[in-house]
Amino acid sequence: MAGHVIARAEVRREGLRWPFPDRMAERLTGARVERLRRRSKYILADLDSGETLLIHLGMSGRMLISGTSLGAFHHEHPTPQKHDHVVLEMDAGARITYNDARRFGAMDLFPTGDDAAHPLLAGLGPEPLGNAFSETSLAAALAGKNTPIKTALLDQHIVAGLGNIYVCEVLHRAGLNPKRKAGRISQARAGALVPIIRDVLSEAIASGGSSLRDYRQADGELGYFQHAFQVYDREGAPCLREGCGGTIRRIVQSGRSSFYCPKCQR
DNA sequence: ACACGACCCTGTTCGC
DNA sequence: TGCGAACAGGGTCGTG
Repeated sequence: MAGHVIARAEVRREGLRWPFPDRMAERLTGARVERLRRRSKYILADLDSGETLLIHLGMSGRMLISGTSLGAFHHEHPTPQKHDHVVLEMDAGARITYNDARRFGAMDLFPTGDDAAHPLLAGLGPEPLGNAFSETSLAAALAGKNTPIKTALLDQHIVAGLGNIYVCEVLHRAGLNPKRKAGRISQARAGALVPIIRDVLSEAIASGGSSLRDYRQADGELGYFQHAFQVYDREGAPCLREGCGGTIRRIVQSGRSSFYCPKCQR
């Protein structure tokens, strides 16, 4: 997309989680994508029209690229699928298809440069791979919190971009019980989370993400970080920590599954 | 200010 | 085989 013009935008329903902005297709048509960015789990495309396109994939959303030399769809487009909601035809022939069965995703347009004023972006915590995320900043954000550390790390206002899988993996690597109150973790242990979070995310990115069911990268390739899971989706299986011998448990916290080893995570 | 549950929606898997 | 319940990668909103 970067550097290319959206030759045609097809918007096939009124919205996803929320209604699309007024005249979205018209506002996208003819615009050149000057830069593609990411903030937390939001994809941001700065357009030469003075607007920024914000995209969130929710749980089941995906954007597939076709009509380029990338992946399996060499020089051709796949047949349209159910739940293809937005299609962007780029000037060089690529097609970007946004598909989202559950429609928990979102798209919006807002004036470029006003990131901090957008309700979905304001108040987000630091990027875990950026300089603003540090041992002192995380320890400060967790201090005094009465919520479980699992819930705190999923909260995008504390650190931006961790999802359920990666929080489970991080807490196992850190030897922290997901039920432990965030405010009752020592400075040292809170600080130790920082390099672990960076490592888990970096490793997952290098592996192309986690393909649990049907997740694919934009070129259609499967991720393979799921083969590196230590706890996620391993209920009843042995803990893989050297010499631990515990059994992975599944509990529900804030409506989400937490997988952990009760023996080595305290 | 904070913490919790309900809710948004569709598809897949699991137990009976 | 059929059917309902449970569950899924996320996040907001209202309530207490």
